[in-house]
Amino acid sequence: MPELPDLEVYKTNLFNRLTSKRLAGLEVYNPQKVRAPKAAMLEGLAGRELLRIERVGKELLFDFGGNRTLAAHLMLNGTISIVPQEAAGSIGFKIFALCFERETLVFSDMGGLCTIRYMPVPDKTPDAFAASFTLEYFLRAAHAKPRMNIKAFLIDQKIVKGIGNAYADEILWAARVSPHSLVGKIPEDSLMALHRAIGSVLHEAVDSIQKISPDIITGEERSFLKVHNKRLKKTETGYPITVERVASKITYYTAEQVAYL
Amino acid sequence: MPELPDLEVYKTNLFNRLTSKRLAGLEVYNPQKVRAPKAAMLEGLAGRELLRIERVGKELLFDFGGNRTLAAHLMLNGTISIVPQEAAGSIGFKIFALCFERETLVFSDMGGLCTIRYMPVPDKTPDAFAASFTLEYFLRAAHAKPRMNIKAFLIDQKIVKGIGNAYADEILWAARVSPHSLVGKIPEDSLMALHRAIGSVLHEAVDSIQKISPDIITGEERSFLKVHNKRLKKTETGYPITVERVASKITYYTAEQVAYL
DNA sequence: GCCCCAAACAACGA
DNA sequence: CTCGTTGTTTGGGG
Repeated sequence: MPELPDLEVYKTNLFNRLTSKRLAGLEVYNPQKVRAPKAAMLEGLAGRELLRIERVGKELLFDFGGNRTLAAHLMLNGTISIVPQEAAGSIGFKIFALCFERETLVFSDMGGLCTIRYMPVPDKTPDAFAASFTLEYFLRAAHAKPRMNIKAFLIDQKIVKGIGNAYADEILWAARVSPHSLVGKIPEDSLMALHRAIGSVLHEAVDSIQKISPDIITGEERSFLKVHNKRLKKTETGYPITVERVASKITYYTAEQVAYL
Repeated sequence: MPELPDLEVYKTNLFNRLTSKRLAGLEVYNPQKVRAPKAAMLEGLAGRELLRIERVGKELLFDFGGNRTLAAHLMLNGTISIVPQEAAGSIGFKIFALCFERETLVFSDMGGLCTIRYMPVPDKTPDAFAASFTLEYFLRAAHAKPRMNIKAFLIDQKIVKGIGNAYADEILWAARVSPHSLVGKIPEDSLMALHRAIGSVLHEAVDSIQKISPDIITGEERSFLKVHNKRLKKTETGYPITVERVASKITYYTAEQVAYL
């Protein structure tokens, strides 16, 4: 559910609450979803302090130094909680917990899809906020996939990491490109507009979330979205919003967006 | 172009004209399409007599004994000719020739798609005329591909060998199954009707071709087809014939055929 | 709404 | 109208 901007805000909020805390222990509730043996993690992490939290795509990376990193992906419904030791029991559908001296960071998920990895191997596909996600990269990637649907392209985590279904719609609307468009048919200036929109839409979303839900560490804040928003009937520019499956995803768009086919 | 029934008739006609002839030599005109070194073929085949001709799927197999077999696939436009030695030069777009003492068997193809293989490795998928193509096999194969389009299924040479675009339409019409149907939605009795139609349509086609074009060794005889026939406006049962792309193939069918979707 | 895999499907060239 | 290969899409399960 959360996409890049939500996770970006979680990241700083979690770090503010957990910075420099030392790890006392950890719990694996769903070994299927935690892709590492508990013993190895304990061995590597116990007694170490949390140095940084990073976000890469839709994962949060908890860095304990010296390549000891835990990666958490919330998938559709994953939830993060910080609770006092004793309260951890009251949380249902737990997947994994990191027990710091005073508080416990719990990952839970009714759907049971949330995953935890230990010492994930980084890969080279750029995050939408990474310096390496340049216009040149984006144009080259587009050139390589001429007949891919543009929405599928934006959401493809092997092309850019971090964009999900909701923000893809926001970006397409901001660039006035129809979600039905084929990548290879989109003129260069619209591709440039899309690349710009990826940056601006996501950064503005981070600002909005910080303003509206300054302490958020789980769930999503989408009240401010301009098209992918079921409470809206029209965009701010007065166009009625169409809701329809495109590229097998629920998609919100308007007639303002030009289809390149 | 030719499908199983045409090839079945070529087989006996070619054999009647070439039986027991001894191979004097061979010519490779298009090495790209003849997937074996000329030297190896000459070495293996020269001086040997043609023992049998078989058909497997859409290939003709020329058997010279002791595993020395040549397989010819005509693809879309391949042509077979038997000409006197001296006349071979007058044939255009030649791919390959087998030179017997008195006459030469020439494979040619304007499109350049026709292929020749030497000592082909047999595989286990049954020919439509093979004893192993049982009802049980057919039902099991259907069960394994529940969401495949039925026309794509019938044409798939990894399921049954020998059925092409035209006869698929004839078979579907004979069984009164719409080409739009999904394999998994077709009731068992219609699957049985299809299996029966495969046998009856193809065997009757062999008879028709033998009657209409008794000496045929190349090209196709399709004047008798009951639906996949552009000279017809209606089937013999009086239904207008629709022509439309289905499963990305030109398809002839009527409203008599029920769609299981 | 997510990601992975497998199967189906479409496009192209030979 | 044929076959293979490659890339893209779709559907199911976790």
